[in-house]
Amino acid sequence: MKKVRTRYAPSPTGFMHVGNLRTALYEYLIAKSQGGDFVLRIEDTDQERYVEGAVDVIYRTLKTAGLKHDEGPDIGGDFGPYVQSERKDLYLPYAEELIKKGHAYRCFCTKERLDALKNTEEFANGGYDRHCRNLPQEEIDKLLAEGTPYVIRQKMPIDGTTTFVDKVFGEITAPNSELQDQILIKTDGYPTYNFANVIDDHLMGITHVVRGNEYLSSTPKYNLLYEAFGWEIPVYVHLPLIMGKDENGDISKLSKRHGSTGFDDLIAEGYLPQAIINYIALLGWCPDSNNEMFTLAELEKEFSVDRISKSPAVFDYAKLEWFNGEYIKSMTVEDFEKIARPFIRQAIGDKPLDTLKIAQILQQRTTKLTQIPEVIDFFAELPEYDAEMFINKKSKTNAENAPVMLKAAYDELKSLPEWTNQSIHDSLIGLAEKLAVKNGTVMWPVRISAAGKKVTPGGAVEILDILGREESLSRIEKGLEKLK
RNA sequence: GGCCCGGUGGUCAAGCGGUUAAGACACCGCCCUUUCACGGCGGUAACACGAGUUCGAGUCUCGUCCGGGUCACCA
Repeated sequence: MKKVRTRYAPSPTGFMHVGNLRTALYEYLIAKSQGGDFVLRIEDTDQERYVEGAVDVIYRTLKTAGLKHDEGPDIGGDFGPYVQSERKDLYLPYAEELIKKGHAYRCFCTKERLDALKNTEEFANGGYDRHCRNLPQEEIDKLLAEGTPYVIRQKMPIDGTTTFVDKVFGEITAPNSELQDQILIKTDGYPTYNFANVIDDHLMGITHVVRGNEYLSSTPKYNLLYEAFGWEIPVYVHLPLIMGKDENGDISKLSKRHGSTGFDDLIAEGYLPQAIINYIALLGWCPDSNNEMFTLAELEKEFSVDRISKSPAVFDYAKLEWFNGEYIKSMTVEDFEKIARPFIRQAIGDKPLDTLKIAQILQQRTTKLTQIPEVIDFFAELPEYDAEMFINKKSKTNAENAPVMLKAAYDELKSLPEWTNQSIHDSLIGLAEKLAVKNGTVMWPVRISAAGKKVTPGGAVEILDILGREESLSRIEKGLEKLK
């Protein structure tokens, strides 16, 4: 069997949408799951949409996501160049071959004529009126001699149907009357996407054309092109679209108004690349097993085209966040501290606090890195808080016992010979035992005075430990003041 | 509007003619507990509708409805 070759062919827009990334992922997985090659090709035939630095965004995203390509503009390969603008001169001869074979023709229609056409009824029904499709040869020669600009159009069959087979959607038949004489080569000499794509896929030996479902209805045009050339038709794999849900509950193709949709945006929001990959792998595909946690390497083993779903999937940030939390929890504290540090520092500035200890209390309860600063802001500065906070039913603290507990804890802590998590813990637990109250009754007032907020990562002991003796005692004193 | 595709809980989804219709996220409750979380246990919740085929239909066929995609010198 022929070696599987897939390609990711983005156009450099400077923005990597998660939908595109998911397409790239599946292309990568289809190749890798069958020992094939994954090729990167840049489709920049639209000169008007050129964006500086956009190609770097693609490289960087692929790299961060772990999708290593086997061939591409940056690493070369046997089928280069891998940038379409560098292949420009290669397309015209193919278009001319099509003209000779009677599958294409030159169209000299001006933009003005076409624009005017748009307002007619005919355009509404059938698009381009095929005005140049049957021009007499003399006229063509004359226009050519005059140097009239032209495009090359594909000559579509007028009637009949075209049938193709898609790996996930099955056999699809569409009437040829729907097909327009689409442009293959533009006035500027560049090929259109539809043409370049077919030529390059063929020349690069691509065996599986994997792309979003939005291309499903233009696939007959591709097929006709392959047939006109007499080339082997690749395996088509169309992917269900990723949708977004807005505040009204309306569903449409995932876009910015649904939240962050760019890979970079998601990363900036505090999501881990592995979590993103894991999550989007499951949007439109599911494994044989009930397992949900997958590393890229595991996906490469398990992925199979026949388990790709047909129906569109709504992107769910809540589930992504759950995955993120799972990945965070599975890290070593040291690794977590590394990625969390910038966010921790954002809250505590350069205060000499132990970021590893902070990371430790954060790790089990963090699902998104960006939520870190606000939950630990009290380390930097004790917030204003109300004495009411000392009262907590579950911990059995009230206006009477809170000051008593806090004072007792204060005295106990003040006399501690050493300030460690262990010693603080033992003294406070010991105190609760001595006073014959539940642990929470002692811990609650202590934690409130230390943090000034009801909800904190870590308990009283951890917070005191991180704060240090001096700051801790001073904060407890303030708490005692409040309770007077 | 034409054409194409899709339709299992709020979301992702398993299911391939016979199941008490899995599982995960979210949500709710209980337990654990030094708050919140984590963790453990439990719960609410779905085959769009209507015909047909069949002994039997979420699974097959058709129609309806709903949703999406596509109709560029963009990709």
